[in-house]
Order: sequence, then C-alpha cells, then structure tokens
Amino acid sequence: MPDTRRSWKEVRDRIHQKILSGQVRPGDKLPRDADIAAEMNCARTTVQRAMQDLADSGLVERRRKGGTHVRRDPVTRATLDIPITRNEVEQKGNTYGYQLIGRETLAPPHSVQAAFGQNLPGPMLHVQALHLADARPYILEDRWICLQTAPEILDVDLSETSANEWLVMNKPYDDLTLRFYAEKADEKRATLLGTDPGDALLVIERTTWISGAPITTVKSSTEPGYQLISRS
Amino acid sequence: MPDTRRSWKEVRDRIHQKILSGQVRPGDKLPRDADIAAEMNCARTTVQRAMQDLADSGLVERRRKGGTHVRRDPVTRATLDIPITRNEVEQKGNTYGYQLIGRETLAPPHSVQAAFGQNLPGPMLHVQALHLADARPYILEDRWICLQTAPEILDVDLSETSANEWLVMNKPYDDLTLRFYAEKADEKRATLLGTDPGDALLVIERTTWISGAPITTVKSSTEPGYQLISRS
DNA sequence: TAGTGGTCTAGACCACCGG
DNA sequence: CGGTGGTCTAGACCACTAT
Repeated sequence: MPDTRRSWKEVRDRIHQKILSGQVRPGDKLPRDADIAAEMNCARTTVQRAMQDLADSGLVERRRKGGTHVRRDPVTRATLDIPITRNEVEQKGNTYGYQLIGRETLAPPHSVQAAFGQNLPGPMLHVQALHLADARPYILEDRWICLQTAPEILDVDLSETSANEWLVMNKPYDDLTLRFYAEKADEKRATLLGTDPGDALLVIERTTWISGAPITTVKSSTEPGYQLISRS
Repeated sequence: MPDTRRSWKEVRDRIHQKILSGQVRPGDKLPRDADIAAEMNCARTTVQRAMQDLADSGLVERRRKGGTHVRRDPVTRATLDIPITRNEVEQKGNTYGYQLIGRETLAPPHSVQAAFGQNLPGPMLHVQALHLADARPYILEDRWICLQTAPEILDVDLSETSANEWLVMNKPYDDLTLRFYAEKADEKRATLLGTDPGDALLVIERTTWISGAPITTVKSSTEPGYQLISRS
C-alpha cells in the first residue's frame, strides 16, 4: 500500500474493486473501519465517508457492532430526474407549448382519494392540460389539487401558467410518491395526444405532500415512444 | 436560536424548512456555510454535510466562490430499487419460478449493438427466459451476454440458474444504464406472458459494463399492470 | 486574487446491538 | 457489556471560480 494519503473516493473505489474482482464475495464481512483506515493510511472519518457511499448505493450493508458486509441480495439502485416539463422540452431543443383543456372544482373520485391514503383531501381542483413540444402533444396531465392546502391555485390563470410550474415554484413538498406503469391509450387520450387508441403509453403518477397534508396528485400520460432514462 | 448543538440532519431540515416556507425562494442565495454554522452553533463540517445532502437531492446548488443557491429549476429526484427478480417475487409472498425459453450464440442485431455504443461487443449469447410468480408469467427477459467479458456463462446450466442471478453474483458491473418505456405486446410476447397482443407492457432495459467493457443488456417485458414505485 | 465550498485529520463521545 | 459504526469538533489546507 503506497504511503500517500487517500481521499474518500479512492478508498471507496478500492473497496468497490475488491468486491468487483471477487476478492470479497456477497455475504463476506469487511474489516472494521479503523483497520481499513490503518491499512489505507488515512483517518477513520475518511473510511466512514467512503463506506457511507457504498452503503447508499446498495453495495454494502453496515450495522453497529455487526460490522460491514457485502450485500447478499444486490439491488440495482438508480436515480431518476423528473424535470419540470417546460425545462425538459426546452433542453431537448424544442419549443415548449402549453394548453389548458379543462378546469373544475370537484369532489375527487375514489381513485384519487386512494392516492392520498387515509388523509381526506377535501374538495379539489381538477385540471387537465397538454404540454407540447414543437406544437406536438408531448405529455397530457390529469391533475387534482387539494384546495385546503393550495387555495391560491384558484386565483391562478391556468390558461397561461401551467399548474405544474405554479405548484413547483409556490408549493414545495416534503414527501413524494412516484409510480410508473404502462397503459393503453383510451379514445380521449389518444385524440388529445394525437395518437391511436390502444397505443402503449408510459404513465407517471406523482403525488406530493407537505407535512402530511396532500398537495396534488397528477397522472401524466406521455407521448408514445417516451422514455425515462436513469442518471449516469 | 437555542444554544444546543445541532446535528447535520437538524441543520438540513432547518434549511429545507426555510425553502419550503418561502423565506428563501428559488434563485436566492443562502449564507456561507461558516455563517450558518455560527448561527446554528455547530461546526462548519456539520453544515457542509447538511448542504451536501440538500445538493444531492436536487434542492440546492453549490459552487465554490459562488456560494449556495436554491435551485431555480427544481428537479424531482427519485431513487428506484430494482431487485433481483427472484427476491422481488418472494418478497411479495409469491412463489418464484423460472423457465428457460431459448439460448443461442449469435451475432447481436444492430439494436443490441446500439445499446453498447461504440464498444463492439463481439459474439454474444442470446438468452430468453420467463420469470414466474405463483406459476403465472411475471417478467419475460430477452438478454444478450457478451462472451468476451463473461465466457463462463457458456458453462452455466441456464435451465436451472437464471442468467439474471448468475450475472449478479458473478459479474459485478461498475456502470449501468436503465431505460423505461411502454410497448405494445406483440404476438409472441403476449403468448409467453399469457396476455393479449396489443396489451401495454412496461419495459425495462438494462445495460451493464465493467471498466468500459460490455457485460450484458437485457430487455425485460413485465406483466400487464406491473408498476415501478420510487423509494420513499 | 480572494472568497467560498470540499476534504482531511485526530480525537472524542454517542448509539446501537451482538455475544 | 464491549465492539462497531455514526457523528461532532476545531483546525488546516486545497480547489475551484466569480469578480
């Protein structure tokens, strides 16, 4: 072991390598942080930082007194970025467009109530809107907004500002659920998205809360061919 | 400010709150770490840790000399766990089953070569297999394995051990791309998955590398109704 | 170039949990 | 209970970059 000092990323990568190369197999126990620190000629804090990272990425499991083990049931852990739709479109070099389709105050259907679990959301604003890329339909959003949590939405001109953007800038959340699945386009969505009924659509459902109170839930039906790609 | 010492999570949450409550708006600059440390009565290291976390979750942006700013274009950053299929099935309380459908050494089609970018994968093993939950089709995987990187796969009895599991235990990767999209079931997949042609399927494409060399790429077509859900 | 975040250190104490 | 990871501190130096 060279006697140069190690950075935490070097330490992390070295351990990672040990796992990759099979020197350490799933289920095996790794040395204590202190020993690794001695071996690598660095402070224990540095090892700690490295191990945290490995644990965060699902490679290793740490328990006080139990030590650090290579995970037996490796998980692929991926991070997805879901940008604001306008930014997503513009970053691809297309022109963003937006079109309000419908807006009404309604008691939410059972399916929407279910998204919020036990917390009764009360009366809600139902908004349907279409996001466009170069004037072509891109994402159709079907959104319910809790009027108790976000009453100001009633004063927003949703034909100009999308609820998507207004909420992001004005109603920060501290809890979030995301759900992805595939669904056949029904007649109505097919028309709005400019595609054919029966086409397979990737659907993103997103529900947000602030300190336990529901804010909004949105079902976004994406254009055919839409893909979600994980961050590096 | 109480004069008790603060943990980095407390610091993080307090800053988070400032953003949530609108005391600090998107684009605003936050105080220097050192000042926050003084105000919160803790070491700068502690603030640093807190800020790292906020930056990681996409809430805040930090630049040396530039300082820390609340992000103008907030991204929703979500983490997904993609477990080994066997574990996924068993954790739901179902019985896992596996069935090899096809296995042949082939030159990969262009679409597969594209998944690996410039790196030519050379000859590959093409494997098709079905994962079952309680004897019902669950995920159909269509996999290509690079024989230069993983020649040992030829000696594995793939009718007993799924390539999925063998690779995870024996061919660790250090780079990964994930892709999610919706696709109509064609005749063949519909039959294998026990569903109807035209049904909307969520497809997960996963490609892995080790130090730049391709290992495997797999297209997993999930049963109708399959959902991906983000980690808390 | 000066200001800010990024990292390392050595040491201390705490929190959890296995034997 | 004792061993291990988790965190905090005060200080130092480095690395990037806005001005």
